[in-house]
Amino acid sequence: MSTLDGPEHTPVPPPILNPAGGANQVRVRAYNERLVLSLVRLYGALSKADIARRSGLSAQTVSVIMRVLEKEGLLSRGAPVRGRVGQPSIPMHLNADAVYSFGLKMGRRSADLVLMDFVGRIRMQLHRTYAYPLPDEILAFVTSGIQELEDRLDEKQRGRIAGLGIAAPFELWNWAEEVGAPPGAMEVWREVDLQADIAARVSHPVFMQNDATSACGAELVFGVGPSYPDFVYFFIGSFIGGGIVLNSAIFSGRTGTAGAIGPLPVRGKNGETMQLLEIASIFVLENMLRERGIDPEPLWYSADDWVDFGEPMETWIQDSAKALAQAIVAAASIVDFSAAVIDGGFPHWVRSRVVQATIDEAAKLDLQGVVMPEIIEGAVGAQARAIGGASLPIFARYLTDQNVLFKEVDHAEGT
Amino acid sequence: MSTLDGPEHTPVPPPILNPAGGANQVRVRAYNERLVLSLVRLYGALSKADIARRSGLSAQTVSVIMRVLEKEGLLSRGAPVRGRVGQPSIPMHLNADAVYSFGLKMGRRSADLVLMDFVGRIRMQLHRTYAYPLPDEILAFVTSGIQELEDRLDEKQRGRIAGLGIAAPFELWNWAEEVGAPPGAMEVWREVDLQADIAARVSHPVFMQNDATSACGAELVFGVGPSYPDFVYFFIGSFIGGGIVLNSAIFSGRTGTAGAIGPLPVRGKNGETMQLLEIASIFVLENMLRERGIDPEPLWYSADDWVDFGEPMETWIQDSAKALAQAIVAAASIVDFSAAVIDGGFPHWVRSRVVQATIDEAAKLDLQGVVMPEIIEGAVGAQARAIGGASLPIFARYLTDQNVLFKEVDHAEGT
DNA sequence: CAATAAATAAATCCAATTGAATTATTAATT
DNA sequence: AATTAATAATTCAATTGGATTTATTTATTG
Repeated sequence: MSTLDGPEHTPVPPPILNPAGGANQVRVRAYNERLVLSLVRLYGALSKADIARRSGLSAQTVSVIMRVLEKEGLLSRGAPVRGRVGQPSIPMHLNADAVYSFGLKMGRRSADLVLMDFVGRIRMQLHRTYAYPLPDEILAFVTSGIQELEDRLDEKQRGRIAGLGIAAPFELWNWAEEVGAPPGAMEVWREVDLQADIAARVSHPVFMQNDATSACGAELVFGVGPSYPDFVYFFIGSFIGGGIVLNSAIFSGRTGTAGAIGPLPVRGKNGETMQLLEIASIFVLENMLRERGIDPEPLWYSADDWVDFGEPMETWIQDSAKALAQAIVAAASIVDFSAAVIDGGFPHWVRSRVVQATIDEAAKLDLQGVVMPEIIEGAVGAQARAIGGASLPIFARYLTDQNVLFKEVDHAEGT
Repeated sequence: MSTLDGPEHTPVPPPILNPAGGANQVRVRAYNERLVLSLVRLYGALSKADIARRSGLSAQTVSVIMRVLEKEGLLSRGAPVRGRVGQPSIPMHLNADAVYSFGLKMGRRSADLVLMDFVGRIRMQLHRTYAYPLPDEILAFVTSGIQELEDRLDEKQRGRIAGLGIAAPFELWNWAEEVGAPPGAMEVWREVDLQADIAARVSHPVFMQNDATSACGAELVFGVGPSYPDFVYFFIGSFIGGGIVLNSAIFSGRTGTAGAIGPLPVRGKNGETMQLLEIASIFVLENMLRERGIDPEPLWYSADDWVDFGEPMETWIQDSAKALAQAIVAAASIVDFSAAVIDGGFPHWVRSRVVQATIDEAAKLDLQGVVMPEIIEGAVGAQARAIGGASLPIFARYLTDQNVLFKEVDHAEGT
């Protein structure tokens, strides 16, 4: 047998990957415990026998693991389910009060600090608006806010705080003037390592993730995620951002901003090429309102303070929908997403109208050969970014969204 | 503590995912064995101590595993490395002759059958061209071809064949006339299950994957993959197709054709919207040649039979580069790929010119805010699809490209 | 000869499995 | 209504088997 031809072997370049580590018993147990918790979370409540069936583990193994988790207070037993032959099954569910987690959403016009419980419910929250964010003010807001919220907890509850997850935009210094910050005011952010600065002032582990990616993560875990294994996600905040879910896991990419989507080129209403964020962002609506002499401040107080702003809002929704439809077609041409999810920092009724308008606009485009995703509303809502942030510490420690054995548990807290 | 607000919990829809199974010792060993083999493959050669360091497993565990793999003939020992303090280390490398695998590339104008060894070298190959593919002829080509190649192997070698991997286009009935098939001739393919039909005639496990995805997989494993954790891949065959690599793993998506890329809308040279495949496909060049009275047949014999076709080829390269540049920008807006890899069923010098032209065209586009990938040539070449096909059986059985514990080992052979 | 590192041998550890037993139900039969 | 069979959830005890730990051997440099 002789070599006729081979692949053109460029001499193997030094691999940049440090592939995952090997498996051993300790890691296997840790993995199986996370798997059990994740299954319980996904299904709401499951008996030991259910978990055994769904995980492929033996009933005995599941029994042992779940007894430990129950003893640790992470799981609690529900009412026995009767009505079927055999011993009644005891559904186990997550103990909502087993773990708490702080989530900080830092935006260009407002910040939110929330305390979330183990099942994703917001238990307390603080809100602050500003013309533009400055590091010192943000730091003060977080430290005093955490202090304030912790004071409302008892000793035992404080001990159950898993950490703080920050959801913040990257490159705040870009587009600063467009949102009304004085020239140069946002340059300070170039030098700031928000995660490190906060970690130095807070006694909990601190995690950080792009704000739109965080919102996408919240949608994956608490929203439509269980129904769609992959989707492209749009979150319309003061700036539009997005995220990508593949195989039921967030894909954040090399630079941590996969699915940033903002700079995607789309055709504007006069046929000129524009970036998506120049059209489908709330700051655009804000400017439109201001131009027409309407006070835009209510946009930032709370999503529920929005009123129907009439014509300018109508125009903004139509323009945004046109741009979003193009973005969705472009995304669908690259990856065969099953859904395109749209959410934002606005009330439900605005979201509904944006989605419906986008569906209508998409139908007008040339879709030949494109596998179009379902265009749907997000199920989480305006607080998605804070919720996504708050879920970072919980996932890092207790849950797994992928069947991956080692996610380099220690890296998560790093960058 | 009272609930202020929660995520808007739509009642959890029945999850469609059957999350991965739990871990146990048997699976752990299987995983660790694959991990060891994959590390050896990635780095070319590694000592037991190296593997222990890189995998995080204990030296003893690695020692045991690697002795088994050596005994099974999958690994062989290289020359001891001296020059450093301590016992010299013995680099272990894959035994090229330990495993063989057939790869079938079935295209619209030609088919290739290759026998690949364990380190990705083509050891034998057969080639056939046709005006258009028909099931019976393909079946005959595969069965007689496998027979012919196996006859050249001795008994022992025949026993080491891992299987047959098929790389074929999906939906052959589309665009049939454009490539010169008589109307309706390709309709038979709607009813054909090529994988099943071949499996019924061949005594090896049979795997199948989209042809462009396969080429992408070959690039991941044997080409630039080790240097780029994620890239978008274009393979210019009679039709252009593509693939996507994320986190050093092929992402094939819901429909198995993520990164199909062909239907991506681009602006044609007259400003009209066209699909990428209508521009950057070899059949377009073929038609251009025919229109000018040039015999296009050499395009299909072998990549090395191409001659410089002059003006029409020049035009085709320019047009294709323009379209590819647009496609790359669109892809980069969705995912922050580190590279865009271009390869095709043509000789190196054509590839170089296409890539250089694409780089030039990309520079002319509006790239503000887009994280542009490096645009590079594929390192595998014209046989990428067959090589990618042939690697399917090997990966299914011996290797792992992801740190995923269970890939449902038995499903691979199914669909 | 000391130091260092690779490789191996033997003993130990520990999580998952297996098989049997227990418990709590419903369904069928008397 | 009482009894018995069937079914299913759960747990106990013993076993299995792969990874780790500890100690030892081997081969090299300085």
